[in-house]
Amino acid sequence: MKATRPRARRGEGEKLREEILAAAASLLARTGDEAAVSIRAIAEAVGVSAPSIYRHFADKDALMMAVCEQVFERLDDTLEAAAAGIDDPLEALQARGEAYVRFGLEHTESYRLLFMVQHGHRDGDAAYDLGAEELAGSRAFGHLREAVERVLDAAGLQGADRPDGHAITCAMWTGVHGIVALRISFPDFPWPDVAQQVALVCDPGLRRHAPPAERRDGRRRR
Amino acid sequence: MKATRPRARRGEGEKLREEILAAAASLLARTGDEAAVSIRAIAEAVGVSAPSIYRHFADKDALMMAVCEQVFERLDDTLEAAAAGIDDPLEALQARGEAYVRFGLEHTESYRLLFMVQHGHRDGDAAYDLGAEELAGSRAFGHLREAVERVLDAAGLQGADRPDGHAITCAMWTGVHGIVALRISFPDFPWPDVAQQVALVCDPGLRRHAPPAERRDGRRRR
DNA sequence: TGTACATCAGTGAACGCGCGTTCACTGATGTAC
DNA sequence: TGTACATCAGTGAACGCGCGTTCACTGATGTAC
Repeated sequence: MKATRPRARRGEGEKLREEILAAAASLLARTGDEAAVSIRAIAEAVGVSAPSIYRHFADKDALMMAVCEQVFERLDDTLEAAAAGIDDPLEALQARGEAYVRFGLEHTESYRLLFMVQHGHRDGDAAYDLGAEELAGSRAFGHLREAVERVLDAAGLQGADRPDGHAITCAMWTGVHGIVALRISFPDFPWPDVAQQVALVCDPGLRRHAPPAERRDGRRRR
Repeated sequence: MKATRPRARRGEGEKLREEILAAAASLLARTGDEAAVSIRAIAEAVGVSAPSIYRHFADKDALMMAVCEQVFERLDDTLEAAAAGIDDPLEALQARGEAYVRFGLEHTESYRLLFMVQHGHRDGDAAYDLGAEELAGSRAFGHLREAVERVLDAAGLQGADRPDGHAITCAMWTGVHGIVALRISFPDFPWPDVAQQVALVCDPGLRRHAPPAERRDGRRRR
């Protein structure tokens, strides 16, 4: 492999690590195919020889795991940005839901890598492992949970009336995931309008518990 | 490859085709890993040499496509059996939903193959292709749609009041898919009760349109 | 100010592997005459 | 009733490929004396 990339100065070896992660993400996006993201392909994209990768990542799984973490953080940032500045808790939750779906559809292959491959079944052979506890304890999941709790608070639900926040948070997640995941798997299927589908997921499951109120449509819908 | 399988008699060559499909399905279930289902592994499981596969399938994609079709039909059979004999349309729909989730969790790798890989993006390279039109026109989807329409009928919704059956059918599908798919990807996550999650998906989205009625719990719940 | 040296950031060549697939073949089985 | 022959169901060996990974190395860069 000819070096198309200038060698880093001493002490700046960590730069390559970032370049590798960026190249992996970009390959994922450009090719839309996880299989195309090989050590060799990444090395070539960076302009470096394949063995150089191993200076920064123990093996391929470690690399992919780092890519996952990066994508996951970007997802969280996106959702927080979408909800920022929206006072009404239910509207904020819906904004999160829509941003989630949009993120998935705009970063198909990253989303697939994050949420559509089996994580953590390291049965002997390898698997990049976005573990259950990392996930449940993640900032993104925590933010979603808080958003749900705020909706329950706003609805004045306390004590025995208050539904299980964790269960509702999970329902939200599986709801939007189903919308994204099937669209990714079957892009040509005659799907109905995204926004409408998201509203079905975010809305009634919670609205059911809230006092009947007029729909707040026509704002922040696209 | 030594032949551990007796050669079929003349005119009975089609038998091998069935054995290949069965072996592929069984490998998928036993290993829980799509990558383990290689032409060579299937051939060995059947007790036949690898090139023999090509007598019955044009290439690996054709084989996997046939496996998909087989799984899809079994899924449809399972859902129909689950709903059979239930008179109340909404209960029947819920029974379908629960059976769907159960099927997915019991046949993880088959389910993943069917619904969690990208179908029909044959961009040059290969892809076993459960196409959108096959899916939308499939018996399974048709059955689900009919079940939804029966619920709308029973609720007496006609004319402008009647919501879009296709959209609701899709919502049902994405709803249960989200539940199954995330559990498959993250088996160790602290998920809430399945039945409760399914009820959230099947119930309120439709119940919203129906006249308020007492919950019909306690039957056919597990 | 000069120089020996440790360290650091990489390289080039090669490894073994399992994969899908192709090719020319073999030998049993049924059929036509 | 016997036999030549076409057909059918397979086989064995080999192909080229790209993969992840390892190994011994190289040569620039900073540092200690």
